Amino acid sequence: MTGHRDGVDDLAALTGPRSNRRVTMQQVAVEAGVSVSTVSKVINGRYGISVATAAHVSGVIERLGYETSLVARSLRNQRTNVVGVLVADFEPFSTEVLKGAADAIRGSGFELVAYSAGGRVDEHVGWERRYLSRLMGTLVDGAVLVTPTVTDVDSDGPVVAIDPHTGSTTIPTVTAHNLQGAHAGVRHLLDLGHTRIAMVTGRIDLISAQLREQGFRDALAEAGVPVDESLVVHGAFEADVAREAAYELLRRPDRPTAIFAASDQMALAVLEVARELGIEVPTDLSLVGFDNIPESALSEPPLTTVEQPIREMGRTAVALLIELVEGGTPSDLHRTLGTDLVLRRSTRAPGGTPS
Amino acid sequence: MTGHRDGVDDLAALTGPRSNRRVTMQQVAVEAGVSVSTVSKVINGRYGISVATAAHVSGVIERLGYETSLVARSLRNQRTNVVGVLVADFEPFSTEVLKGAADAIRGSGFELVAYSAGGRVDEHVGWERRYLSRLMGTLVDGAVLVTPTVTDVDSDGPVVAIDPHTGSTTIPTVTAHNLQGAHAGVRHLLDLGHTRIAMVTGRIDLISAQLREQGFRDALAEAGVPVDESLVVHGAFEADVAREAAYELLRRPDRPTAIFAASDQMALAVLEVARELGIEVPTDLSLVGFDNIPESALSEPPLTTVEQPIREMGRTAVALLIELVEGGTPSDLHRTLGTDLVLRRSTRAPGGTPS
DNA sequence: GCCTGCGTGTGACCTACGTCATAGGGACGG
DNA sequence: CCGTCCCTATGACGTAGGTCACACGCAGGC
Repeated sequence: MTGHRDGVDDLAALTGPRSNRRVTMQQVAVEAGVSVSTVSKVINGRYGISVATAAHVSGVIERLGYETSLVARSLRNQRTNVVGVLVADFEPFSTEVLKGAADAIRGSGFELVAYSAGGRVDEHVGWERRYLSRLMGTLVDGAVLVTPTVTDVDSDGPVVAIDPHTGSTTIPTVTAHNLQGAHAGVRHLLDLGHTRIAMVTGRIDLISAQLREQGFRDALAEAGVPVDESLVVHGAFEADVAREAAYELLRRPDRPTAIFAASDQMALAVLEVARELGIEVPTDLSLVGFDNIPESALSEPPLTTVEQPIREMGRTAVALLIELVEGGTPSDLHRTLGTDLVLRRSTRAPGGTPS
Repeated sequence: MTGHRDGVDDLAALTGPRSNRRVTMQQVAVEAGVSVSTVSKVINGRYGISVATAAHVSGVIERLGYETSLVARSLRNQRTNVVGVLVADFEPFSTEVLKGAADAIRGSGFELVAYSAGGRVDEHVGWERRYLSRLMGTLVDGAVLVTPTVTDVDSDGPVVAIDPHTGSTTIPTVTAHNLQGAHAGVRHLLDLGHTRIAMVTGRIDLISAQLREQGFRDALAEAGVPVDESLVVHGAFEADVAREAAYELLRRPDRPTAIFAASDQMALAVLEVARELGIEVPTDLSLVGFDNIPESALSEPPLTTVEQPIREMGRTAVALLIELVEGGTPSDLHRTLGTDLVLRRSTRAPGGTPS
């Protein structure tokens, strides 16, 4: 006598006009002749359901092709089980991060979504903030930031920044070991016998750029080579600026025999300029970049560069983020990953063609 | 009686201990001294609110930093106002599509999220289906598919496929004009004076590959040049296979003076093989690709190729999708975008070095 | 031997999550 | 006394999970 009185009405309503609607838990319950709560418990594997009922309900779920509504679940749980990666734009770096993030998300019980600011970052400085406050706690449980300019973010939820170039260290971060990487790259040039080594630096306000420059200076100091300040030029992490810098360096009568660029993008710009000026790489000029973006393997000659484990950084960031979302208190909130020197064909001992 | 339904407690709970929770409409209402419905109406600009109250409520919203919960709204509206782009992996092609999609989403009132299958497409053929049924109607209102193998998708919601290589034409699509593009590429070679033109074709089961081959044949026919079937070889859209094909073509005594490859990736493979065999491009062999992927600008020599407006395709797909989500009935469900011949340095009139 | 009392296992009932639309009510002016 | 504005009350969207009712088995009292 208990439950089934009004079942007929319900059924009518459910199978009624709006037939192509999404299957709901309600419908499963009716079809299986149990209550909604029971279905819920079966789905979530809660205690208190007999094996028989569980099997039966599962069967109906399967048959009806029911999928739980993530929206409703989110509303109920205050948890979406989705984490976001926020990128300034889909360029090679962030793309690689995304791949790593996709690796890490698998089997974690979370979904991954990517948001892009669409390259219009400069228009509004606080774009990350606005994005975050809209998304966080409503569409995602946490976010990984892959943006050139991380201003402080006091968000509603966990946030992890990748290669957060600015100094704000209040939020968890994942970075490559910029200092050590630059050191290794310059050390390689020193080992080849170069002493007149120039550097094209990145954006001075970014910590990563500062560290790469520091690595350059450290390596020279260690080798007892004094730094010629006129050989340290500003490249701003931008191809155009780097081109200017390259012209300046390479047109000097006493031009350097080697150049270390703080990013591959800038190194490739230098390479172009060298070609324009008829300077052969590596015969007349050795060149080392930083990042190991895909393009650097395809240039002529292929670029020797310091590899950032970008994909691994993506993985690490997502892993860290999930830990935070789940309420864990990770021991290290700032993770630094090692770099690798990738030797290709843009470097050689100096003195190939005495100019 | 169960004792939990007294409003006083509720109010206390709201202003109570859990203070760092997300601001809700309820709280705004209390703070502004109005009802929840009023707040809702103000937010959605509904009729029936005096200017004064509207302003007041807006002020409170601003002050409290309230953001509407997209989750709750979605549950209520059966609409998430989010569209997804489903990619097999984040490679150059899909990345470019994503950029276009990001362009198109701006100002549309929708959010864009990207999902990646993480490159593990081959493991399960039906992955798109499963993804779609999970997402559609629960996280997104519609999806753009950027996948090599679109099997039929009978999804719960609108779906647009980009460059759907297979023949299933039941779902809306956005493609480049493969026929015309290939025609232009081959025509370019004919104009230069080539007559022994070979082609490396793509995967024969894919419509795009078929059309590119057809364009090749049409161009030759139009010029009155008979097709030497032994010069049409299978490349499968894969570098390895294309290499084999290139060897076969280029080791013949009567090798062609020009090759048209159905993709840049394959063209670059041909280029490598030519270099290995000591055949100079473009002096001894002209080469035309298809796609204009970033790498093709960096090869030595840079590749002349037929450019697909990938970004534009992304834009178009999202625009079409949104139209569908909003219930519109677009006139053309299949949109074809023009291609552009990008002239670089891999082509030249034949007869450079008489072999 | 029957009934009562208790424990345990099972599933139903009920409410809340935050938003929004519909219907309903009160005040004020004409 | 009626109409026009403004605003409020109510309840659904689909899910989750706490609380509660009920059935059944068993043991011991009468």
